[in-house]
Amino acid sequence: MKEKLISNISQCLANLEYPSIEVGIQRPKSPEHGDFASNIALILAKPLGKNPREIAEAIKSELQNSFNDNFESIDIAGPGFINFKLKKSVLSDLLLNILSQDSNYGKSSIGNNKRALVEFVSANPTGPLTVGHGRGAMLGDTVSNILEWNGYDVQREYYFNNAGRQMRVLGQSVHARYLELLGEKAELPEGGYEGKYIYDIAQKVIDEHNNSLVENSEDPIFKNAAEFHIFEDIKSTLSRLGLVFDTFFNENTLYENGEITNVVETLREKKLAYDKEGATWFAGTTVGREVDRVLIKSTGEPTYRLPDIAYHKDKFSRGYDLMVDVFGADHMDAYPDVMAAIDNLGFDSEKVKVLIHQFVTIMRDGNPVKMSTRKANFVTLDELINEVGADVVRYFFIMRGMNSHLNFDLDLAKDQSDENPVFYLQYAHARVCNIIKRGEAFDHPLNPQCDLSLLDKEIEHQLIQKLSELPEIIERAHSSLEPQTVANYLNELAILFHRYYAQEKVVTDDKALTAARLILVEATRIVFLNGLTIMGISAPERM
RNA sequence: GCCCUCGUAGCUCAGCUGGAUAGAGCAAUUGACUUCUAAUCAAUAGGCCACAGGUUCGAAUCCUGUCGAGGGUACCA
Repeated sequence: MKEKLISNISQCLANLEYPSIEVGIQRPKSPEHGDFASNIALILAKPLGKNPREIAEAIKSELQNSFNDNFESIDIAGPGFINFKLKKSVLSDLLLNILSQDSNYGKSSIGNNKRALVEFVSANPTGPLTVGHGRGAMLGDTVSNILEWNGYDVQREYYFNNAGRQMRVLGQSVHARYLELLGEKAELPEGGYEGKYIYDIAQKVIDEHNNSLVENSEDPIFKNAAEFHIFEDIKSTLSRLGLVFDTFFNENTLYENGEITNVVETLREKKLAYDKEGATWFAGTTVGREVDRVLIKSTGEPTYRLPDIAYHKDKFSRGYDLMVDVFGADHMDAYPDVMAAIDNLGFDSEKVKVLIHQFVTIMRDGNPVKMSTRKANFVTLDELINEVGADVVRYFFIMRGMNSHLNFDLDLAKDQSDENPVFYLQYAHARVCNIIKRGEAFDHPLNPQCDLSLLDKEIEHQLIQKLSELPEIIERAHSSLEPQTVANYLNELAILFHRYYAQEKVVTDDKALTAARLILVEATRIVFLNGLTIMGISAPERM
């Protein structure tokens, strides 16, 4: 609808021999301003050197000459806004369109089957997922859904590293608990993992190997057992949230296939890497970065930047058209070097979109909880799901913009879970379903042939108008990659629907009116269901 | 010190890439269940959009500076 209006106006501009500029259309906040509004006359005022209202008049009469069928009215208001009110018949067509597209309503083909890779969570297997990881997880999954709704072929990938110091300490921690459980004296290594789950893993090692490993503190069995069980745990948490990864990418692959050395050599050839003080450096300053950074430490061990570059190169070699990385704010400093390197290796870093979300502050008893996996004073995602349920967890993390520092009040989330805004949406959906059932029970089957012009209440007009917005919302969510757009939209729709429910009764003795209203309700059901599906939240038919 | 992200109602946050009178939810006050489920609705109250300048027809939104919060600034990830 919006596109149609834009093309109509562009046509008029051409007819009037005005300069062709991008036509902006808004949905006015106030219903008094019609269904759509354009500021086009205000923008043209300067280049044309004319009064904006004069221009608006000219456009208005041109529109009425050529496209009058679509409009109930065209008004000029304020400094020169043009307000459009759509004909009832146009609105009816919108409803029928929703019904015929059903579970596809809102999809766009903008992605054109292009391949997208979304990388997120990517927590190393050193402990259970925390509430802190939850935000990235939900953000990544919902962004993936949004891309799919926009016609992308999406792959969800989890990147991890099971080598290095952290994992070694983890193995040693398991060994220490192993000894302890066997009654031996043992202490956690310096900086060891204190979580209770380490005991669980140690117990599993005992179950399998008895006390045969007492002497051998560096036996890889400890590290491997830890990695295996922790990954199982992580996957089970993710699946409770409805999240399934297509691929797990082990950083080690990049060493095995030689890409790490390959990248360094290529960078050297391009004079972007050099040796100094026993280490290998990335010459960031020659490509506009602030300082040069170390790629390989003097110990011979690479820093995270190097595998990250190789990893992105690997992504490019797999032929994706769009790559989305989801990081926490602590990685803020990591990616610009990586992007600079990627560009200079001959790839187009524009294809990589980095989404940075701010941290979640957990509030317990009114105080912020400092989280550390190693110290084990975290709140796990699993615990949170137990307390409030997967739907609430999902919604909580995507209802806010990723740039806002999210305050998660645990006590509030637990105690007041009944008042969580997600129930507001789900309840609206359940109501919708119930009305349709009610209609069927009283012999009012859905009939798209009915007389939709009977939907003449102001609130019905607003509702239809809102329903027609879904495709725009989904496209906007795609261009901004901001899931909360969808959450906010559904919330607005729920407000309108609940108001409608309170004002007007749908199923009555008036056959014709009931039929028309049922079509409106059915369209509402479709939009709620599709919106909740994008967010990965269940849409119960009863509550 | 420097670099990011932010500062909007008492609290938690929206605000559609610059539009018309800044919006929700909690919390407060007051009404509405013989009803298509009250997990809801209606109403009242609550604001110098941190502060000061600038850009223009028009700024919560863009630019500069100040103050405040969080994060980063390692041969840690």
